[in-house]
Amino acid sequence: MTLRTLAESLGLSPTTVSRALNGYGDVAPATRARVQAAARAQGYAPNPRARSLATGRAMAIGHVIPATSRHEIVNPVFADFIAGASETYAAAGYEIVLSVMPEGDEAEGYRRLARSRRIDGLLLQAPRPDDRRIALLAGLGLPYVVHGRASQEAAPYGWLDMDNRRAFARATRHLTGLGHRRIALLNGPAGMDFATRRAAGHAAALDEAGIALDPALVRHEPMTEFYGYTAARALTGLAVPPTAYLTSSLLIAMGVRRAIEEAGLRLGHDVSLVTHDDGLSYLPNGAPGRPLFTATRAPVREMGREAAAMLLSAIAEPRRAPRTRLIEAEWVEGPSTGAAPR
Amino acid sequence: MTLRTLAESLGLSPTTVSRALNGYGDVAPATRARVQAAARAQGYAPNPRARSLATGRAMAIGHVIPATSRHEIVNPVFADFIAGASETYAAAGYEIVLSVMPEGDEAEGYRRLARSRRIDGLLLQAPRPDDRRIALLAGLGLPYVVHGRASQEAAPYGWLDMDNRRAFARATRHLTGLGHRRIALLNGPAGMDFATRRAAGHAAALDEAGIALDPALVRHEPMTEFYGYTAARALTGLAVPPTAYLTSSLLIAMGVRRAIEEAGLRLGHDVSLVTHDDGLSYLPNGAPGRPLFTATRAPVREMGREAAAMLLSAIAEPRRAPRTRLIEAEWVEGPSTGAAPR
DNA sequence: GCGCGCACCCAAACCGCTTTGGATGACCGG
DNA sequence: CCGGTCATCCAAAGCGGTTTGGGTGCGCGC
Repeated sequence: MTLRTLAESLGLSPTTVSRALNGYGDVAPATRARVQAAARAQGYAPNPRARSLATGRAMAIGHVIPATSRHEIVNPVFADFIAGASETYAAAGYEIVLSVMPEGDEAEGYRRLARSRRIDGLLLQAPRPDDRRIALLAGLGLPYVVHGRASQEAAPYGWLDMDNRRAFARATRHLTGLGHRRIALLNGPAGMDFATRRAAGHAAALDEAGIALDPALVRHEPMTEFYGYTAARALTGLAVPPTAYLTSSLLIAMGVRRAIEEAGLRLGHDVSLVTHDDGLSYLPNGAPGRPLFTATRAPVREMGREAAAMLLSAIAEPRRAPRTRLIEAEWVEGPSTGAAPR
Repeated sequence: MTLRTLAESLGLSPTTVSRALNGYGDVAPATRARVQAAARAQGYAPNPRARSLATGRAMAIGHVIPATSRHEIVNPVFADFIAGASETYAAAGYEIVLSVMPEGDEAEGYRRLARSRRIDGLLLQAPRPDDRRIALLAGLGLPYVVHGRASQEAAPYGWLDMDNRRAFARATRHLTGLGHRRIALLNGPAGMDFATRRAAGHAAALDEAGIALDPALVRHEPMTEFYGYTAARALTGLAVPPTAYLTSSLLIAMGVRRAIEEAGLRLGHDVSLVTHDDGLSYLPNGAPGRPLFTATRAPVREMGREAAAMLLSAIAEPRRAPRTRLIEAEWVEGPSTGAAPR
């Protein structure tokens, strides 16, 4: 079933059928109706490959899975972010193409991706502070939006990020306000931009409160429950253990809670905990209206929707200055925080 | 940079350049070398849209994200499965196209997907026992492989699944062997095929041991930590509480452990727990060699690799009978199980 | 009655690649 | 010297759409 066969069955030219289907004005209403009816009846759908060869638009967005070596951790945020983004794409008729970027020659990989014309735009995730992909992409002429930021990148580029620094400063301030002075930070991997910003927010708020930062209380690691558990266990054993914890993910927080309770301490009384919550669908912070942890919250899925919309508009207006969007984290008061013990 | 311009710059015809680049035999070795060098030097990459229009192969595989209404849970297994699959695809030069399937007219959605010729094959996930998508796809002429099975589908189709029934029977048998007679099953959503099979395995092993199944001890819900916690808490409050738990995911298990410990009981002594572990990269069962829970384990990422390979071979040999592959879960002995208290 | 504008429709070129079916010479055996 | 074989190369016809640049016929104003 091609445009040509459809046209023949109607006694029309392919041109007219194409124009009828694509909403051009120079087709008689009656003809258009007839064409649409026939298309539906015969189950005609234009071949997107042919169409995009002709139009030059691929109607697809690339999402890059960063070079996952065989045993590396897949970003758990990925699924919900994509689910959100795809809502936006689907509404606009775009598909998602996932590209796995091989480890070594990233630059060449992105260059190939851009040349291939398989996609109209690119969404980058999990940037590092000195991420070189951004400068690279800027020169490639392929619209893109970054989920997160690369702090050391000076040139303007489009991004959507949560205000990590402010969220963690606020969380820290909340804890110092409750009288806590030894506040541990169990952060994500050191190389990630978001982790850097969270650490900065934490440090700034401590400084504000006149508290010296104890490097022994700050950890950077991939965010698993086990990490939270082992770190909290080790910290609990210190001569002067922390009275409060700040964690970069719910999984870490769950591990901390386990260690705390195992040590016979009560969360929210003996020890306080504030976590960041990405709002992942399969990892809720308790139940709606009944949170388990006091948390800063910025739903990743919604950010996916937003980032996708930004990208689509960047594709529609290529010469606009790149937009940026800073999301404020929501504050969720839960039962895991309380006045510092004395 | 098109094939034509490259050919002109070399004083050759597009035909010859194409054949040189694609490894045909009727090109002089010297010519081929010259063409390859020029292609590299000028950064030529064939336009995949044009290529696939000409060849009829899209060099892309479709993965369908099941109709996520706005707040539904995104399958957490998704990310690791795709990461595994994409390793296989990338090695064979295939891309992944994600399609979000709208809720209502699934049939029409799959039909459109097949007609669109945007993909060469389809990978289906999370089937239900009576999943109608399979019969639908069988008639569509698009190669596909199912991750999981649809128990009520009689016609042959390609699938790769873990032996859910056997794994849960084994886990249950392990517990009855330890003297447990009240074994709760905290399963995934009732509508899922895997959950049905797990429940069947559990029931069969109980029957074997001459234990009557108590329906009050079996729950089906989306697999979150909170579900594990609330369910275990409720069960612990029963007049005759269960002495052992079987859970369908690590998140549920973590919730159960919390409830257990909160009740002042010790896991592995007062109460036993066996969980299934999908081997998700960001949700490890403890550390390597140091598991937290006794578990049945079947790494989803590896299954993604396998399923992708099966699909590629189904695409390569369309008239072969569909292959199936049943994965045996590994048994991991952890500290969460022990003899039943008496 | 004529020229013009308008509403419709279409032929043909094109997007960038693959593939079929030769064409062209060089070389070789008889 | 000639037909046949072999190694190379290429023109042209698709693949299935979109788009440019006209046609054609009709109604209308003057």
